[in-house]
Parts: sequence; structure tokens; C-alpha cells
Amino acid sequence: MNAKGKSLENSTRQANKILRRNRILNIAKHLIASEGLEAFTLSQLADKAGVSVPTIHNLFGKKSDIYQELIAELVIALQGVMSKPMFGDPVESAKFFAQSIVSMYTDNEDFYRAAYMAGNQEGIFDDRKSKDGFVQQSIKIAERCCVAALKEGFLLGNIGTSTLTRQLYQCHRLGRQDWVYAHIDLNEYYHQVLEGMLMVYATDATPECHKRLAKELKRLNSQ
Amino acid sequence: MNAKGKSLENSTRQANKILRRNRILNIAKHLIASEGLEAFTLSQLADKAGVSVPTIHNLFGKKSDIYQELIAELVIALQGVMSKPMFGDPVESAKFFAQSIVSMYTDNEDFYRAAYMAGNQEGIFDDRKSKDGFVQQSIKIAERCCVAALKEGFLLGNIGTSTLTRQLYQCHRLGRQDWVYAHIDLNEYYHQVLEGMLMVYATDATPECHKRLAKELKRLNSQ
DNA sequence: ATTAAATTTTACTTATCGACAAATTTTACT
DNA sequence: AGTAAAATTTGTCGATAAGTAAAATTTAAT
Repeated sequence: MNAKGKSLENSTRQANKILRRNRILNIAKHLIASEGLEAFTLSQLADKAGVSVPTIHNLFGKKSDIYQELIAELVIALQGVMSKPMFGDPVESAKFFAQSIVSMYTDNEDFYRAAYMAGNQEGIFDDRKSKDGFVQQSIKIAERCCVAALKEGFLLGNIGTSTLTRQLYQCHRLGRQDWVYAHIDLNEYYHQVLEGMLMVYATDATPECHKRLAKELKRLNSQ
Repeated sequence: MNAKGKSLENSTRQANKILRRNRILNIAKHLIASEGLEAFTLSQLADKAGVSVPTIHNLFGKKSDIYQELIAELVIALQGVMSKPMFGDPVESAKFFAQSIVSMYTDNEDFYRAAYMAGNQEGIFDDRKSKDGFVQQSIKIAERCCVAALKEGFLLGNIGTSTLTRQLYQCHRLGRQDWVYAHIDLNEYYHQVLEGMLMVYATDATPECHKRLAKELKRLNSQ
């Protein structure tokens, strides 16, 4: 065994290690998503993965390290959806935004639900603890939507931008909580978030825009 | 010892038992409110109350029995606030409703927070599990507010009553969750709920009413 | 003060968690 | 096939939870 051999060996092993890690991590996502964070234990994970508990420790470290890993993945995924285009038209904006999020979640529902649970547990969404200013970033986007809508003449400006912004964020957050903690499915989530956003815009919409928002709301509830 | 003696004895003892129970229950409320449900253990409660764990079992039964007791108390308290008068005017209605709730919570914040945590844990607020139809009852009240506002000419009727009703309930629910889980205090809770309610009404308000709602919102945010 | 019942406590059981070190097995390269 | 490193498991530890039975204490009446 020489130095070269050692490095080659390591690369193969590390590649396999990543595969094993991913396999177990997927099982963890499913377990958390279906049973909840409180019921999630390392022994349960080891059992379902067909390995022993120390193997989990070897691959991931502490239990909270698993949570941190889920959160890191979530952050990356969210940065993707944050950089989507934007519409000034409230109806278009609300529909596009709600649809973007839902289609993202649909891709891997287990993962997103598990990651949000982990994020809540670790306090990532607390304004105080959030280093990346996650909440702030979301609100910034909502604010840009409002400003654009105002600029393009869809809103009147009678309701303060900060109020509109805050309410846009709130309705989105409530829907997410309900979905993550299994009160509603993604269809209901879409309905709830879209209705909330349309309502917020409707508080300050021009008569013409308000008519379209009301029509969209009616259509949404008649399905 | 005769039958009469026994009954007299029992009445005194039972009265004391109730006093002890209440003392310990108050400690439990404070513990749950300040540390959260997950951190709440019977041994911690026994320690703070200066008794042993079996005493807790003797007085209350299982851990979940304590939760059930908190929930039962909450139900009674909520029935009180449910039977308050009602205003057709959205501004009055929102302010009165928000104020009523906040002043109720202020009376015994520890208890209400603990009881809501217990209620969430035991699934009382899930529409499916809720036998008393708690959620349904709350929504009914919101609905009556909307109908009254519509009848008295404050609303236009362009947005469906069911939508208005649902959104009124949602903004209230979100604020409550944030308060219970210690993200915000009761002042912020009041602000959040009131702003949410005013916004919902604003989606369908007549021009005159909308102007007053906007004014109220502005005032709320300039404090 | 005595006494009998109610209450509390001591001591224990059962179960589960996360975590770790040492020994064993597996793996991948030569 | 042999070998050395990497990975896994066995075995174990320490902590803490809920809950129970029986002994000891307290209580409130006589």
C-alpha cells in the first residue's frame, strides 16, 4: 500500500459513503414526514435502513446534524424559487407564485415537509435566530411584488405597502404550517395560499383589478 | 367512626384536595407556558410543587389527564367569549373582537397559552377530531359578523361570505399560534389580529367603509 | 390523645433515548 | 489472493421518562 493507493481507495469509498448517506437520508425524510419530528428516533431510522444505530452516528454525527443537513438542502432549494421572475399584475403574480411553490413541493413532498419541521425545531424561521434573514428575504420579495403592482397601476396606494407585504407573507406562512403539519394536502395548500394572496391584493386594488380578483376568487371556490 | 363521621371527614379532605390540585395545576400552567409542552415532565412538576411524582399521579392521573383538564377549562372560558355582542360595522367589530380576546388572555396568560398548547397536542383544533366543532363554532361567529356587515351596508357582496369568513378565522388563528408559541407578545398579537381582520373586511368594503378601514390601518401602524 | 382513613412517599419497574469505544467484518486496491 | 484501511456492529453506558405497589406518614374526626 502506497500513498497513491490510499488516495484512490479513499475516493471510491467516499463515493460509496455518499450513496449510503443519501439512501439513509431519504429514509429519514420519509420517516419524519410521515411520523413527525417527535416520533423520529435514530433507532427507528437505523431499523428501517437495516443498519445499526452507531452507523447512523458514523455517517451523520449527532441527531441534530441530520436536521442541519435537511435545513441546508432546503435553503438551497428556496434560493432557487426566490430568483423567479415577477409579475406586476396581482392575479398573475399570485397564481404564478403559488404554483411555483406548489410544484416545487410536489417534486419531493417528504423532503420539504421534513426540512420545514427541522427548520422550525432549530429555530431557522424565527426572525431573531435566522442568520440568513430568511424571513426578511421572503418579505422583500413580497414587497417587490406590491411595489410593482402599485407602479403598474393595479393598486391604489390606500393601504400601506408594509401592511400589504406583511399580510402576503402571513397567508403564505399559515398555509405552509398547515401543510407541513399534515392538516391539509398540497391541493388545499394551493387553494389557501392563492385565496389569501388574492384577498390581500383586493384590499387595495383598483376597481378594474378588484373585479378580476373577485372573479378569480369566485372561480377558485367553485371548483 | 360512623357513617356520618366518614362523610364529614371526606368533605373536608376533598376540599383540601381541590386546593392542592389547584396549587399544583397553577404551577403546571406556568411551567408549560414558560418552557413549552415538550420540556414539561411530571418529575419537573413534582419538583417545582415540592411533592413527589406519585402524588401528581394520585391527584391528576396520567400526564394527558392534566392536558385534558386544561382543555376543559379552556372550553368553558371560550364559551364565555363566544357569547359576546356583535357589531355590524367592520371597524367596531374587529376592534371589539380583538380587544375582547386580548383582555381575556391577559387575565391569565400562562393558563391560556398552556391550554392552547395542550389543545393542539390533543388535536382539539383539528376539524376532524373536534367533537364540539370548536372550529366550526368560531367560523359561525365570523360568518354572522360578515352577514351583519353586509346587511347593514358596510360590505358590497362582491366577495363570497364563505371566503370572508374563512379569512377572518385564518388571521385570528395565525396570530394565536404565534402568541402561544412565544414568537410574539399580546400587544403584537392584538396588532396582528386586528390588522388581519381589518384587511379582510377591506376586500369587500363600500368606498366609505374602506376609507375608514384604511384610516384605522394607518393609525394602527403609526403607533 | 386516639384512631382509622386518606395521602404521600420510598423504592422499584419498564422502557427508550442518544452516544461511545472496542472489536469485528467488509471493502477495495495491489 | 492478500492486505491494510475503512466501515459496521456488538456491547455498554448514563440519563430520563411514565407509571405502580406497598410502606410510611399525615390528617381530621371522635
